[in-house]
Amino acid sequence: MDIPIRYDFASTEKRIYDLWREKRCFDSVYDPDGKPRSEAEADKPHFTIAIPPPNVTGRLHMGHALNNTIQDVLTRFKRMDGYDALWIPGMDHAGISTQTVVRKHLDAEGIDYRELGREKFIEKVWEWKKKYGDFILRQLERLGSSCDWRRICFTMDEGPSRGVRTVFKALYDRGLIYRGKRIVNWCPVDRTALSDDEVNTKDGGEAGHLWYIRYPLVEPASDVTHVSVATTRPETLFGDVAVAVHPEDERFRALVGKQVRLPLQGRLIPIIADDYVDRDFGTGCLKITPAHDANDFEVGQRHALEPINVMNPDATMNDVVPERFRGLDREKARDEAVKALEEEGLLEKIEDRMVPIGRAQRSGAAIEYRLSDQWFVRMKPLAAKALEASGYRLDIEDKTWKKTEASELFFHPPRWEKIYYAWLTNIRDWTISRQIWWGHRIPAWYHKDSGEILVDIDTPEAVKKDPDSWEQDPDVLDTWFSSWLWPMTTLGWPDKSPDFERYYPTSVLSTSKDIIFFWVARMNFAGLEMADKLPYRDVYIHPTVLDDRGAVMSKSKGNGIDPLAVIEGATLEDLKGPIFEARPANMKELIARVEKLFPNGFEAVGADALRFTLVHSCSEGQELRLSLQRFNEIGRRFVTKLWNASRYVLLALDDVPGSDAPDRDVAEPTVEDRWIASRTASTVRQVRRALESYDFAPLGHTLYRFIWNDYCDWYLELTKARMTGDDPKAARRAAHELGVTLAEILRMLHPVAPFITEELWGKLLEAMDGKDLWLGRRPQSEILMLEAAPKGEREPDEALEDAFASLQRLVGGVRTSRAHARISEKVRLTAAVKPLADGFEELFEATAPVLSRLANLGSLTLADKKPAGSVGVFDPAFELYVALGEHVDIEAELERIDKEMAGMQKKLAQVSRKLENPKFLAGAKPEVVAEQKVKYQELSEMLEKLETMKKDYAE
RNA sequence: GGGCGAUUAACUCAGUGGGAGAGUGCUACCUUCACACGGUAGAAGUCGCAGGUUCAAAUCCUGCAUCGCCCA
Repeated sequence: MDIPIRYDFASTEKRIYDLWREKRCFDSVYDPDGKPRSEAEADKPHFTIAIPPPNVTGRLHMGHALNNTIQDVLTRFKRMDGYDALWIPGMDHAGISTQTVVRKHLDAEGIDYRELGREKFIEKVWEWKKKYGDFILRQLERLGSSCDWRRICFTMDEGPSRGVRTVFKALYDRGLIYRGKRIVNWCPVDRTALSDDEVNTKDGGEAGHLWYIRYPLVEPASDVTHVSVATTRPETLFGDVAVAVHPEDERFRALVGKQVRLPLQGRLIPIIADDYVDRDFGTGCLKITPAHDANDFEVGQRHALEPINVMNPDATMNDVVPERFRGLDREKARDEAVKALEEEGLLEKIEDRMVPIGRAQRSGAAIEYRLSDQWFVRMKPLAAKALEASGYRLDIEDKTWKKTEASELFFHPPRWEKIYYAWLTNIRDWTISRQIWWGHRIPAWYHKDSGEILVDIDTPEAVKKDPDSWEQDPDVLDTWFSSWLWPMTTLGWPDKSPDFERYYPTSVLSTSKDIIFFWVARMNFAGLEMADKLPYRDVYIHPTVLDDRGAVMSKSKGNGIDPLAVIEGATLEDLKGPIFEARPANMKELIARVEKLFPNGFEAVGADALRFTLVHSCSEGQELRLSLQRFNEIGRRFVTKLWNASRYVLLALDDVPGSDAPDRDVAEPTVEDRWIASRTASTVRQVRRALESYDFAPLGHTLYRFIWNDYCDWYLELTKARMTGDDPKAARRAAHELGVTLAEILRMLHPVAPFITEELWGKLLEAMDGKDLWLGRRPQSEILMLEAAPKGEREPDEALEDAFASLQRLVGGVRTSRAHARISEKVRLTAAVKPLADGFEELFEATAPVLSRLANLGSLTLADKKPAGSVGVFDPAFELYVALGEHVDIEAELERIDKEMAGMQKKLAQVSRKLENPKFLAGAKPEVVAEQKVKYQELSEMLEKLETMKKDYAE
């Protein structure tokens, strides 16, 4: 067998991915026309995942790598486990984000996108989409994603676009979509409305001020000449329509109904009473600015006060304000207004204060509240359906939702359901119109004269007949208005497609906690409303990827790790790139760190190492800390170990007598053969359990331990004697067991590390076939990806595993004694064993030769008592005597024994305390009491033996 | 203000009621024939703090502290 000493993942991964593609391994059983590729497979249950579509804004980051690895692990496992597995790939047009990125790009070229015009601009965005979409596809392929590429989908494709219009029309007809003049969150940078979920407020607020402003009474009384209003936003006073006080506030009761003169502008406004006012805030008098504050808007409506908008869409002051302030940015206008108030003696005082400031998630700009015509989705009825699907029922008496029945939806980990529930029960209507160009145009047409509104899936006949009188809404829909249909539109909905009939609802959604509201909840709404079914049963929420210091990885911090840098390697310059781009405050420090840690850049580790590291680190917590080193420490080491061990097995198989040998029989399995078979069976069960419960870190740990510790450290070593010995039957038995165990390893590991396992699979089949070593256990498939997963139907032999552990301790005992005496591993020693545990002698006799080899012993025999000149190792199952002769350092040995005895005495004391406690004997489970008694026995015996040995030395 | 999570060895993290674990790092020895991206052995922890429940608490409950995230 020709097998390189180093695994060349770069070329292997490419070749293997092409092989899979060529053999159509990614395709689901049913093609999009609804025909199964074979009758034999037609009855397979389906397992379907719709990929959370990455934004075409940019390339995939480590969070995507994690999420897609998880989806691929699940998909590959289910495919191997007999399911018709379908993982649908796709991308999201990401309205505002993409428009912003492209706009900035044009800005840099000196092109004003508004001058370019809508159509030309959209063309530019499509160019961008092509470029980055292709980049993302390449990244997904490099990860090893087993997506069904025939079904690749983009949210702006014709099908999904028709889906968007279909839902819009349906919800409009059902009264669940309406248009209205409301206060919305307004991003002055992108000049569009935003939904509440796209606005973030920093915990504790941001540093600001509270200005106290005097509003003079039109008819001053002798004791009262003005009211004082406290505000964080003095520049909006031009839009004030009233001053409000609390109706029960004695201080101001007499003033209600009177008028004040609006500072800087002179307009007269009334003092009104409204219980929205918080008496303890500021002065207890509140300026009411309905066009610039959502709460004020409601107050204004209650008092029939017409809102006055004082700003342009870019948050500069409009012509409503006095000339001095017109055209000023709101920040400048604020400074100017404060200055002017001061000049007029109307500014009472200024207090420093932390102010809650909403910021647009995308642009980071402080949100303005703007009164405008927008489209909304009425969310309460939709949320009610989702709550019901989760087993909640509305309690008529106290009007709260209570969980009374089993849910049809399962979050993993389950705690996320609470977050989901909290959002559903505090839901507000969803602003879906966006004043941008990139996205799905709202399918509503307005009559220019009558104002009549027509909503339809396609251009209405009336509009076609008389196009000059009609105008389509210029706005587009929120990106999530198409994403919420994703599990449906990817399967061909709104058509009654074969895909939709077969694969909807999908099986699992794997996503990040950040979009439980944005996306998960809304997909549930759309699924229930339009298809009467939740779009999936399980929702897996993966941890958030953080850098090694615990900060969220982000472009603006320059602390992200590029998955491709891990897979394909990166130069020092590559690694510095993102930091220079971000220019964070601690840039120098970060650069110095990278230079110190990676003076020669980062050496590529390949996709399998990336994937294995991610899975191995993906525990149930909310966070997953990563550093470049982690990929070396975990993934790269593991992949290399697997390669080397497999390489050894494959090369060793070459030397085994084949089926054409004169004596082609096979010896019976030995103790160690039965042991590794049992360990394999245990591992298969643990692996399946971990996958079924979305416990990815335990999955990684189980595989790591089994492959590294059981298979490589012990089993390979244990079989070497037979493999190099002169008994062909024994060699063929060992070779068989090595091969079938490796095959099981490859099957179990394949979903996590698909490339290297596929590569080794081909070589293993060749080697085992060549020597006719499968003995009836030959795999079914030449391609590992299509092989059946281990089912876990074989029972582990726990008694054997326990007994075998005592043999491992025996070998360890020799090695430790040797190390204590500072005797080189090359020196062959003599040892003897006195069996204690039941069945140990038998086990020992069967394995003594292989154990001798592991411990490098010239002789390992049975003995009744400790021979002179030997050190004793005491174990519940045996006594071991290692002959060390003059090598024993008696002083050191006595010291060591004392230390060991001290530890044992401490434990013995703990056990005694329990056994002497009548409450323990009465209260604890019988098996626990028995266990403690055994422990007591063992400890006291070993202490006695150590004491005796000490005396021996003393003599 | 409400909620969620974290706090265990130098670092990163497992461990949900009965003898404190892994990987990395560290120390010593070893280029023996799959692997120095390795092997063998070893040192290393009042399990954040304070109460409580229990025969028994890293594990369950309460409070506090620190850090992170979400919602208002």
